[in-house]
Amino acid sequence: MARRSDHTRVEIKAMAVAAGRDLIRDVGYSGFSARKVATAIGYTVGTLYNVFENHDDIVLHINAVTLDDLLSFMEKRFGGSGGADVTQNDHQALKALAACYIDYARENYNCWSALFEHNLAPDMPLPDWYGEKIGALFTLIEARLKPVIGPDEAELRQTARVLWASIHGICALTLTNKLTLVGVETPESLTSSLIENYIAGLTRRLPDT
Amino acid sequence: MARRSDHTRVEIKAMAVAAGRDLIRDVGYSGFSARKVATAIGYTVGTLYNVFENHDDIVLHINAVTLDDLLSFMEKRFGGSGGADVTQNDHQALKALAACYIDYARENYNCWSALFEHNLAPDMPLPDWYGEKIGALFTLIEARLKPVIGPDEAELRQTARVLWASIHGICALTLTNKLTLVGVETPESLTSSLIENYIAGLTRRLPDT
DNA sequence: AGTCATAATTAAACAGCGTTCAATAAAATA
DNA sequence: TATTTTATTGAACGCTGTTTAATTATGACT
Repeated sequence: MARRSDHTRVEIKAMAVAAGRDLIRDVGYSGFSARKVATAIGYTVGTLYNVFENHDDIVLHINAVTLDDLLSFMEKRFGGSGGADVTQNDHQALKALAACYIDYARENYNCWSALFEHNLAPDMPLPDWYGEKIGALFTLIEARLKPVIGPDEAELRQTARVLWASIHGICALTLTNKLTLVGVETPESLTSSLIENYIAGLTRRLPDT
Repeated sequence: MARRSDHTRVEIKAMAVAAGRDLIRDVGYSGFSARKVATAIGYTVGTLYNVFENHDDIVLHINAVTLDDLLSFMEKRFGGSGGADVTQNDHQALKALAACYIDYARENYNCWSALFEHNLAPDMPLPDWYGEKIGALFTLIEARLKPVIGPDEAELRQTARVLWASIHGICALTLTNKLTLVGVETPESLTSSLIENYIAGLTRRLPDT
């Protein structure tokens, strides 16, 4: 039955990644399996292992597409030099950025959470091409942070990472119900408090704008 | 071979939880299985399913012990009214609290990360007794936060959650290499920046102490 | 066109997983 | 002692990731 030229290697890879992402979107990461992906694209699991290294490799490529999707989701709102709403002040702009991330996580919960449910073995470092996709997201954050805290590269780097990891922590623990929240607390209100005060602390020696 | 009175139900539960935690500590959550736990305590998997509801139930009870362990780890350093070092100022006290959490995560990486690698189905809420263990941790944070931001209950609640989720986010993304860090950035330096500035923002209308 | 090497694809196998269940053996009750 | 109750087991089911020998289609070479 071998149909060697039905699809090229890269076509199969692309089909598998697309089908795998659909699968995760529908049934979550825990319901994901290589066999289901293979069936979905009309091949068997052996073909998948001919094209991908292993299970981790498949998930990594699927998650990479999610990272791309997240980046374009955020660029759609914040891509221009001004951003979503140039009339708003710095705090509001950053809050909107956080809200955007939270929106994406909610609207694409299964794909977003697969980003973090999947972990390589601690000694296996993330491949460079994957790290670069994360870096691209941070570049967006840093661009938005620059008007607030100035052009210092090292400070931009660090601030973007502190802020974003914090926003992510709030988002992750909130959406997985691990923060024992009451009604009034939402990820948006918590990130608002974070940004309001963290940025105030950062700019405390500057005059209010 | 049934040995009905070798151990009581609760004894088996305790043995399974202890053995399961050892197992996770040694091989990580991904290497954990009910069969291995059963073998470790000299029973078969069927007995485990007689005593626990299902796989989630077992892991939840193991993670609960980890939460207890984490709480006592932090109480050992911060249990008293004063805390680790009463001579230090507020910022340093909170930084020490964050560093304590990071220490625990590093020293008990597999058990700590099982806390977050395991997730119930999104519609299944965490059991109350589990939420209460998380709540006990927040009570500790709130007690440490009270001298810094005052006694307002709602503000304490919210601030503790913002701060802790943020610290956790930094810790989690750092230890899983998802922050594309360079050498100078450590979870400690990132949480320092977070606390320094977030608390400065919170207390910006109060005189410096 | 016919042969041959190459590479794609498959089916089957392996060991392990969570989960269930009938059969068994031991304890508790009568 | 006879009977009921219950703890425990082993085997089964369908699933998983992964590997491998066998098959088959293709491209190249004569």
